Amino acid sequence: MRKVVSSGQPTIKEIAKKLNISVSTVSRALHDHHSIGLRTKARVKQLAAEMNYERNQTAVYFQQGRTFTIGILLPELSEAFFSSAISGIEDTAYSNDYTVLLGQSHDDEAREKQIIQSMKQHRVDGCIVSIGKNTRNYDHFEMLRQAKIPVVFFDRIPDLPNIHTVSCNLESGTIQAVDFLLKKGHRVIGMINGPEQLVASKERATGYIKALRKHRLKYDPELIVNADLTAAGTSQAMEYLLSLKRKVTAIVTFNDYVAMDAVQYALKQKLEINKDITFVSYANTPVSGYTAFPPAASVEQFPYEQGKAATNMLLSLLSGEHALNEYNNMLMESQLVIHDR
Amino acid sequence: MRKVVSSGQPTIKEIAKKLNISVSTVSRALHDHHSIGLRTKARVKQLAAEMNYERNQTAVYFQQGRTFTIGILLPELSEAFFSSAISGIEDTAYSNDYTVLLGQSHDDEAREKQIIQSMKQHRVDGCIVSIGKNTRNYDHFEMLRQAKIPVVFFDRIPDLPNIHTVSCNLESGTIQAVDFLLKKGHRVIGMINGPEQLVASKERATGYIKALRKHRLKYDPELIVNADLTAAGTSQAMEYLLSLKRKVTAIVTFNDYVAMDAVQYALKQKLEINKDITFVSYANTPVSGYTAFPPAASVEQFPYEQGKAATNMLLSLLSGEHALNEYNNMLMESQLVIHDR
DNA sequence: ATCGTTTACGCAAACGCTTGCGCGGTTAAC
DNA sequence: GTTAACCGCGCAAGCGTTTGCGTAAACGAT
Repeated sequence: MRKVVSSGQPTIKEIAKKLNISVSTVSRALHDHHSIGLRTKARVKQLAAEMNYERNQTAVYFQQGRTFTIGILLPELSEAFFSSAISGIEDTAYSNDYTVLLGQSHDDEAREKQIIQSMKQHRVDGCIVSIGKNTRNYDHFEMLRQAKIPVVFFDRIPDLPNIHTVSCNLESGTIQAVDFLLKKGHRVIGMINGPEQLVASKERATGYIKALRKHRLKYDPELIVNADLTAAGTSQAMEYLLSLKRKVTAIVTFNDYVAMDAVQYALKQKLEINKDITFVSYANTPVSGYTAFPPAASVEQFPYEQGKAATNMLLSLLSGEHALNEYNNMLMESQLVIHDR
Repeated sequence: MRKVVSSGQPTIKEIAKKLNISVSTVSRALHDHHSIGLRTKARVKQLAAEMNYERNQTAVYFQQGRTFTIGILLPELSEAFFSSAISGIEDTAYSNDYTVLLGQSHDDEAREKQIIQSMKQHRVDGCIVSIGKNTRNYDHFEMLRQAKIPVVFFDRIPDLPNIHTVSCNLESGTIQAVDFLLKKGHRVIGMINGPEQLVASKERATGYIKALRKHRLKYDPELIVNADLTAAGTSQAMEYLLSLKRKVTAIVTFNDYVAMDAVQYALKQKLEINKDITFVSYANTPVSGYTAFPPAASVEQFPYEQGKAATNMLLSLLSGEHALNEYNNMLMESQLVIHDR
């Protein structure tokens, strides 16, 4: 037969041979099985330690049909939001003796499908997924469902029925943000929103409107502008907002990057930040605190906690204590963090 | 025998049975083995496709003794530098059909050891590691060596003989940075350096000194100050530097965060950035470009490329085309990126 | 002395896949 | 027409581990 490289690692077989007992006894001894005598257990364990034995997990995985591995698929590993999320995921996975398999889609649907495929082949026990922004077809997730591999979607969740999700309620955060500005006396509040099709944009818009309604103020559609999140787009949006007859004194921006671009534009127009114009944003990056003119407040989305929550949800799914037709949808509250009163 | 959950996934056994041929033929057919007839190949492949067959990788891994998985251990997944590096690692691993197993040490030596242990049990083919800053004992890596699992250290590399490394030469970058400032006419250049024990601090300092020497300028030790990288520490350092008799007109800061803190301090002192005082830094974050006063230039360390290089090195190690006593140490050049002339 | 019970261990199958080798049968070479 | 080469496929071992079941020996109870 083929000579396998064998890697030199000792196996329970060798232990068994040296001790003149059967492999099953060794296996059970190492697992502290009750039907193994204390003496035998001790002898096995000692020899195992001496030989530097280490259980071959690949064999176990194969035999058990489980890998104690969870796959995590994200658009961009290097985006601050996601890397915090990964951190949360890895931490909770680690403390539950799971390991984490990683993949990034770069917002490319084809690559997303391939990664899911690869994870399926790796026989991950479950997946945590944030879909790419261009993904329109969800067949790959349907395959996971058929393979009975549970999936928890988080943050960027697809528009599908019967799925598990963890996401952040941006509406409430937006309401808090607008509330904050209203309390500071602002009456004409602009919003640089993101692309219309994004759920996140919709949530921001409805939050904005609801906040105004709460204060019995009329909502002026002119004050919300959809931008493309690029620096150029933000400049245009700023130009537009500042050109309105009603003098805009505060602006809610889609995220911190947009906020920073907007600040740049405002500075060029010789506006004084937090005086002539006040910004409120959404926290995508911990670095915004370091900028010269951070937003007066920002809506925190707790990526680390989201990752943690998603992982816990997946783990409880894996523990099998859920009915198959039971779907968890967790909505975390976002929270306004005030930097400058 | 125990009824395994079987997961419903079809196996080559079933394919063989349906086609009335042997499993070995099916296996070979799926691998396009030359000794299988074209007709048979076609029939097997078609049925496999119909049945939605998918090869059980855990079985293959187990059988082959390889996992096509590389473990990556980093201090903090959410740090911008590392998350870029991960991105590079994942990208090149992906395009070489490897997958990535993730772990973060949080700079905790015990956890680092456990993760390495876990990766070893997972039978990863190799590891890419950036060690924690508190790690003093390297036994866990010695175990990997004994298990013949190759390791490539990157960025934060331990002081060990006979290891593979990828790191960035900060000295040359620093020389470029100081050159840049000298060419702009600055003659009194301060440096806010990091803690003395860090290799990175030493490299910066020697780069600074060498650059001055190159220009036949005398080196004034007063101008280099070691800080602790906190905002408070940076303020103190700034206060010190600005209090010197010789008027400091430019400062090299340890990283972008320090630079931003330093800028804040300078602004409070009513100094005009890039006029009264110019900053040069090291690029740890892509966000610094968004700040109101980015450094005039920054030393780029190319984390993505470092990740890529480390992965390629590991892959070539895995391909087995290297002598065992041959150790690769790659030193990437850092490069000054000029933002403001 | 008989019986049930517990204790302590071994046997062997099974997980899904790969692969060295063997073996009939066809084809080409001399 | 004999030999050699080759094609196409099956047999079966083996990767390391877990685990249902069988079974001796020991023991207490009746």
